[in-house]
Amino acid sequence: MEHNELQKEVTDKYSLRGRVFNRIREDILSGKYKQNEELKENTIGLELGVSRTPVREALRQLELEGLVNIIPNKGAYVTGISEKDIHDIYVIRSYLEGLCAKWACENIQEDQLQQLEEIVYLAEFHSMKKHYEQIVEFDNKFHELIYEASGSKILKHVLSDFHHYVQRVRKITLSNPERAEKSNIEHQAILEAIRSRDSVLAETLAHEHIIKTIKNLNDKGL
Amino acid sequence: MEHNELQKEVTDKYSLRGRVFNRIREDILSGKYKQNEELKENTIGLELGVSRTPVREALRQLELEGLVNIIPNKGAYVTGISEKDIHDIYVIRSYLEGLCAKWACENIQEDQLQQLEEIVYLAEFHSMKKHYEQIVEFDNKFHELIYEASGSKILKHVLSDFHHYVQRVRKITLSNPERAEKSNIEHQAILEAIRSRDSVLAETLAHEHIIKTIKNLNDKGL
DNA sequence: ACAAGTATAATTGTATACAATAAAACAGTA
DNA sequence: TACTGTTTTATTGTATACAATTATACTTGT
Repeated sequence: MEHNELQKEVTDKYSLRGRVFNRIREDILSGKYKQNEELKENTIGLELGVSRTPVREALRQLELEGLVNIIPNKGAYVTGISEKDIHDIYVIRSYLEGLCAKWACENIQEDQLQQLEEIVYLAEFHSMKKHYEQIVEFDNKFHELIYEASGSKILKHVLSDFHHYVQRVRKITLSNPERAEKSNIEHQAILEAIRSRDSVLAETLAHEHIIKTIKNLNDKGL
Repeated sequence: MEHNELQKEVTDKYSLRGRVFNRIREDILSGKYKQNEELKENTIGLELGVSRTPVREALRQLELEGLVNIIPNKGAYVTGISEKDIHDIYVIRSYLEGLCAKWACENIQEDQLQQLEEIVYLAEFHSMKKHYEQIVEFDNKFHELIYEASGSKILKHVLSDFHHYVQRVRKITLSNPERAEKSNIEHQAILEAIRSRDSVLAETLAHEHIIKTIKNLNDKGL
């Protein structure tokens, strides 16, 4: 699938630097590294069996992602994500996903519509079967495909970033069977709105889709 | 002023890496490096009298900023900004600046309000005197301060990024005397809305402020 | 025992060396 | 000439060495 290049875009998967980057990010997001923990280049390098160089580069990139805070000549410290940050991201996303759906109405291609349909269909299947891994995966695909269909490199970029950022939380959300089911119904509705090029409706639905996700998060005390 | 740390946040100003980073970014944004131009680590290093290491790190960071595209084992290429990208950024900002103003209503501190007032007042002065450098500077300060006042690290981060990104274009916009004047009047109105904690009005005004900027850009054929 | 100052160690910043990969130049063949 | 395979060169990727800076440990004097 074309849009999977988005994953790669973040950073090269096969270079040492890329692997270190993804690893450290995963470890921060999964909570292995705690807030304010110092990330020493040497230690991480030894742990992963690489030299300091790729570790350094990875840390510098993570700084730009906002996951670590680098104090010159001192070190790299885990910034972490507060609950408020997560909430903020969802609110921001609620606006931007709306805009994205609107733009998608104007730019989406026929084959992309078909891909979306396929995704919704398969997601429905996995939702019934409670295949949680796949549910998250197809949720990813749905959103990333709409980012792509917006025809805006910039919007795609910023939304993808946020999407990754809250990956961890999304796994929790979608492990709620009712929410997964409802989410998919909402996807379907968004798809239909885009297909019929109803940009006002598409924007509203996409916006509300995220708002509902926030509500779901709040209910779970997140 | 407190909020000036935002500038620093991007990357360390005094390390070689930081200086190289800022330099290359400036050169891309100013158009010295053209679209798709290859940025060779050695060449740049020689030019700036530093080794490849800081150059590499700077390039990797610029990749995350979206200004260069790094193809593994090949090189770093200038991404540049298309006119569509600029337009997209302004549209995105129109939403997020609205949200930001809304949040600022709920979180702004008294001293921040006073700083804003000061900024608007001085901007008015420079606007009359046609001090274009300062006009841009105070426009920056106004927006960055509201980002800060939103109380959202995330929103501040993303808006600051965009703000930097379109720096070059903003200089053009604000060199139009009428626009600079109107812009400042709009700032004043936004400030008043925030002061009276009218979040609906603040959001609308901030949103429209950016929309008007877009219109001004379009009129100038950008 | 405590504080200040100094030496020591640990860590980051930068430069350089070497390895791996990709691009270019070149030669030979049809 | 056009094409293909090989050699050479250029460039990036990674590791290591050294310099600069910061943190830690250890005196020494009171």
